[in-house]
Amino acid sequence: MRSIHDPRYHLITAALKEIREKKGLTQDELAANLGKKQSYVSKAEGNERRLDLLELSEWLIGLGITLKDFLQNIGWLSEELSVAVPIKGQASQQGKDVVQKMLLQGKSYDVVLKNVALDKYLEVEEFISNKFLALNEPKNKQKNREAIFEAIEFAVKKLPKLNPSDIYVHLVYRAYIRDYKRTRAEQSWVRAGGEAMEIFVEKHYSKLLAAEGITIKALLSGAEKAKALKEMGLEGVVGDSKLDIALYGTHKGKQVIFGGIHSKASLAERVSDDVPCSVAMMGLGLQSILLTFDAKSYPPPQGNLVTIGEFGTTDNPSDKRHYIESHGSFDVCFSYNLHTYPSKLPTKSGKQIYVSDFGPDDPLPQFIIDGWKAFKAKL
Amino acid sequence: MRSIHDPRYHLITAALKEIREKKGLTQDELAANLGKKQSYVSKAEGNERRLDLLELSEWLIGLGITLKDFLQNIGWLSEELSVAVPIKGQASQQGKDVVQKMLLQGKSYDVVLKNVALDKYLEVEEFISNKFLALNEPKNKQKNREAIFEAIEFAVKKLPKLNPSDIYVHLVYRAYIRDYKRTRAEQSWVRAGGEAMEIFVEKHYSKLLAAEGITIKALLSGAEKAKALKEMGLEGVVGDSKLDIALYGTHKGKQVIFGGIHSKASLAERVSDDVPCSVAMMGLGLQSILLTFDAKSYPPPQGNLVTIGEFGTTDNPSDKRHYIESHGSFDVCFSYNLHTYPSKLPTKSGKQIYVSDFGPDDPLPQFIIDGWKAFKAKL
DNA sequence: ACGACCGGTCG
DNA sequence: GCGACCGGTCG
Repeated sequence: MRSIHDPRYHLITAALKEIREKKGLTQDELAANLGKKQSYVSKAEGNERRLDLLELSEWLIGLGITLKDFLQNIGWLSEELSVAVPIKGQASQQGKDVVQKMLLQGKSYDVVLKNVALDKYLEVEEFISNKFLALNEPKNKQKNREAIFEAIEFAVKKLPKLNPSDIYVHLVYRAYIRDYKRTRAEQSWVRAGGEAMEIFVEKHYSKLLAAEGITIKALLSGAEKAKALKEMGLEGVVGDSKLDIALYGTHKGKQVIFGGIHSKASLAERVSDDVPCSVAMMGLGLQSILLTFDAKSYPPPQGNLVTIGEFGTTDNPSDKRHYIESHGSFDVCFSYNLHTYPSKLPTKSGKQIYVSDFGPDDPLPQFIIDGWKAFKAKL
Repeated sequence: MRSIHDPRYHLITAALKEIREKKGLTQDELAANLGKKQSYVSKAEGNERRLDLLELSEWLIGLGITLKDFLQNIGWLSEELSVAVPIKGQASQQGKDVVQKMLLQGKSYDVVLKNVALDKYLEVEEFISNKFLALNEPKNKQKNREAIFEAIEFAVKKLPKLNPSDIYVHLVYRAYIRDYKRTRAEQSWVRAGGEAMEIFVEKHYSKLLAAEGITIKALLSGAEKAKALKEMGLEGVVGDSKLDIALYGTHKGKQVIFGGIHSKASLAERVSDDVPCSVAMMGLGLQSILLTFDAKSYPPPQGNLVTIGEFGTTDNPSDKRHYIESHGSFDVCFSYNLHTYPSKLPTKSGKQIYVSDFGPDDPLPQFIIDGWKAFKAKL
């Protein structure tokens, strides 16, 4: 059988025609781009004339699309991403949960997203994907961290029962890897994802805390961090260690810093970055909170993509658990990963790990409010 | 002009023929794979018959090679690596230096490697590339960190005048990104590159130090780290902070730990990881050394790939310089980046940054030897 | 401008 | 099983 009659070949020409029409080009205009007659375009699109690779390549230049993108679009070139990414439109309801198919090196893996309705999930998937695809537009003006923040915010709002860590890792991070193309998505994620988390924490709690006279402020710039450290009396004391989010109360009409939040998507060894600053803060009677998505999931073939986190269990604790429960390097840790095991009381240090989502039972705001009350009493 | 007469089209068919011959297939055998007659293969390879895209796709299946690999081979699908990687065979001598062309997103950038002879450079390039390509073999048994260590060792030996930081970044790291394919090269590099550095430090200095009764030992496992921390009396004192390389002296026939080396390819914020452990070590009279390649080079479009490092200048110091010169968080810092500015004496803390290569003038071994002598005197 | 952000890896 | 390794990013 000649290719020209092969339905698979027709997929190619149909795709070419679709792209041309989407770009608003007539056959005449495209032919002019290619330095050919209109009949060449017409015959090729109508499968009266075969295109070889060279002609296809030139055709695509005429259409302003790369060979790679075209081949990927028609599914001839497998995505070579080796980070697991969600396959759009490949989610299904299973009982109360949604099962999302993730693609990793040509293989598909199921990730179970608990307590999610499929229609809401698809709405979130669409919203997030559009946000991230929009970042690729040359005329895009939005900051990456803003787009990621909005993705998290939307997902948390629409899927309040879903594990926040799963939102961060599977819905937002993996979609970013899949859809963001302007620079190296993973390194861009490192840069922007962490800050988006800080912005989310600020925005999510600001209203509730404002009612108690408390201001929560993400410290995004070095200058802001330095200012907050100075206000705490920690300028130069902890090297130039850092604080991610500052907490202010209102006392005699003035804003007084009374604590802060160390925010980490995942801990790894990096949690020790924050320890000196945290210990110094606690030494000055300032509230020092560790907030984390405890976002660790091991990809296949080692793991199964479940966001198991890094704290281990209370019976078999990891080193990171010891930072809270044994060494008491922070006043408290809030993990927004429902797989994290909360502390079994009492702990050696008296400090504990809470596990929460961003719903009405979230103990973080009250912890901050209590902290401010205690701080104010001593002023 | 019909494609069949286009020299660019001939490149395609020539590549197809070359692959067939490399695979040891005859025209007959390939034709059988394709379910065609031998004349089909013969005519297509001889440019008497055009191959369209679908035919090409099937042809490649018959050859057992993916479309993606084929397009990459003929250079139609640019490697989508957006880390700058050296283009093999694209180095040239310019005076005393070698200029290496680096590919980044389809554009070429020159990197100047000072005090290098082209023939030696090409020998190193070949050696390193072969090492890393060998890691891709299914039957490969060598650990990644071992291959990287050998790459560093070979390059340091053959190119003793070249900036060690350039060796690490431009010769080894970028070749790894280019050649290592089994897993995500960058994350694999993170895992294996850092440990390779530790192994190199151990191997490079062990002989010289052994002559003084000093043992230098890379602590590669958690158990080894924990053991060394315990020997120093720092078990549980610094959280579970870490030390990368331990230094032992011989006293009354026993091995006594008297210090250690914190090893970091680049510092970023991560240098603060090591500060608590370092400060605790110094408090116990143990020698605490920071050793770094100060390996930071900003890629285009922001930077120019020069390994400028992160210490800033003595007049315009970065925060990281303060860790040494102001806070004295380490006894000393040795930077193996010739672009690093050494400390201007005296420093506020009395501690200083040395800049060195791994040649005969390297001050590190003597610093360690002096440290052991001082420690032994107090035993 | 130059800083801190984080996760796949593989031992 | 589960830890620490590091560099492109982008504000």
